Amino acid sequence: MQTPIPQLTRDSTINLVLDTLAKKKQALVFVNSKRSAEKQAEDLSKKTKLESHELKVLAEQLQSVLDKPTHQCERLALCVKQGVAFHHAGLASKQKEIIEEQFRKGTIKVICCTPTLAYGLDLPAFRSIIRDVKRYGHRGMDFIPVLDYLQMAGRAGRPKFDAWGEAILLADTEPEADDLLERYIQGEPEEIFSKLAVEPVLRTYILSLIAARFVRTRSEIMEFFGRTFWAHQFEDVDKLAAIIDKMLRLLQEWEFVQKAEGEFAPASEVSDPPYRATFLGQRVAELYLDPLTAHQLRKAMTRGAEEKVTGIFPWLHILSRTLEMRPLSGVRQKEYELVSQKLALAESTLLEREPSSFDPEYDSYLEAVKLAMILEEWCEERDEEFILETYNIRPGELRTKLSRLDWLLYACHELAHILQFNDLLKEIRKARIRAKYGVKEELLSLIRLEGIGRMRARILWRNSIKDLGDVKNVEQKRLADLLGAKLASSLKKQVGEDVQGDGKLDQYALPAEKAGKNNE
DNA sequence: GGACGGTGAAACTTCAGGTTGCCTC
DNA sequence: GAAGTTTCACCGTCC
Repeated sequence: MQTPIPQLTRDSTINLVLDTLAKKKQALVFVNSKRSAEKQAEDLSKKTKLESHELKVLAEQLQSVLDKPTHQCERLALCVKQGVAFHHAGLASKQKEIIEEQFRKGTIKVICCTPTLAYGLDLPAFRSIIRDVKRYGHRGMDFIPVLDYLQMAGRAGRPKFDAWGEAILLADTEPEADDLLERYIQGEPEEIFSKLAVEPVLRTYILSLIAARFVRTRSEIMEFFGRTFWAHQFEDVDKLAAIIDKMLRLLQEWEFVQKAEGEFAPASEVSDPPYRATFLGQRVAELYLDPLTAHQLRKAMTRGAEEKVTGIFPWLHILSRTLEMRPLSGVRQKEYELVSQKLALAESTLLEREPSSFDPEYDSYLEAVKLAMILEEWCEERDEEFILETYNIRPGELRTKLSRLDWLLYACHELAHILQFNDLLKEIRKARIRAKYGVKEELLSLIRLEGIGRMRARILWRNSIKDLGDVKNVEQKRLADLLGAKLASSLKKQVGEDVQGDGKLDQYALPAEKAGKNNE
């Protein structure tokens, strides 16, 4: 390094950032956990002395993106007032958006982040400071791959503004510095391995290839995969064939794929009969659902219909058990009691039996109970702060899970339709709306109105306006007192038109206008 | 003497990320 | 495995 960095504090990350600011430049600081990102941002914000009116306004904007700010929002606002932000998957997406935009504009000078910002996002800075090179993995702390380092280092230097950029790796000691130099700067990036070999991916691909009639026979399937990067790496053709055969067997067993045999198959194809997707398999492929998930859901629905399961929790649990919901957040020590209690209470209604506590699956089963609890809390109108405090699930993480839940519920609905579980259809639709808006069942009617979310629906309900009829009958002035004149007039218009239409609304249809309403 | 507050060592807890599907009368 | 947080013992100060 040409000029030494002034050692203004004992924290070398802070020193580097302060030096960057003195140069009128921006910095990204990469750390290995969400908690660290927040802490580092907070420590930095105490030193930057950047407060301005612009930042104050920005901080207020960031703090109020949710119905009710969580302490995460407040913490972010405090940092941003000093020109520093933290950025990780736990932020509300609106907050991430604003931070990225304001960093590009130069209002925010420093972002402390987890590797989120290294991938996909085009957010360069003069300095890319890589504080942590170790990350928690399967075997405790491990060095991050060279590829990850390169991604982070690659954020340094803004092509339009800077002639160069600086990527800085932090080491505490000389030997460590030597090690990092060798490992990352002189080191070769890891080889890239095909992800196709992962069973869920393979299952999904084979089914969609057959459903799209891109391939028909086993030999065509083999030929297709033989040309992939995966096969190129795999080399062992026999083993490859064995894996594909196993997948084909499963897809048949689950009735997503059929072998055309006997009279349907031309003589030439007797030894290599064509496969075709069943109607069900076709739909599973269209939904991009992992066939295993579709199979799990089918089993669960069969059971749910037989046992006349009621309530939303068993469904939330079975959906939390799918691969699509992974990774699950672990059950923390202090949550263990709470989750176990819930499991004991709900066990008899759950659609998948509790494994023995010695079973390796037990942990993930319990984690699914935890996720189902969180989703249920949301559907019971608990706010983000409660969920963050109780389960350590941040708003951004909650949103991700909710959006997957919505997709899975939709998929469930489609499967139930095809498999003629007609009694379930209405329940699934209700669950989908409840999850989407985070409301109890009693608000389903009000939530349909444009301009009405969970907060306003609850206000109406508390004031004895409990369904569309009530909205129609109540005086407009009263509505205006509760929700403002503009919305009151809109509501009156909505119920007026609707009620005139056919006299009764389909209570569980999703209002089209509200589809894009959530401020994600 | 006791309440309070500051300090630091020890014990304890937790740990990155994200794409698919519908639909707008 | 290590950072960050919580707990707790210890000590000094003030009333």
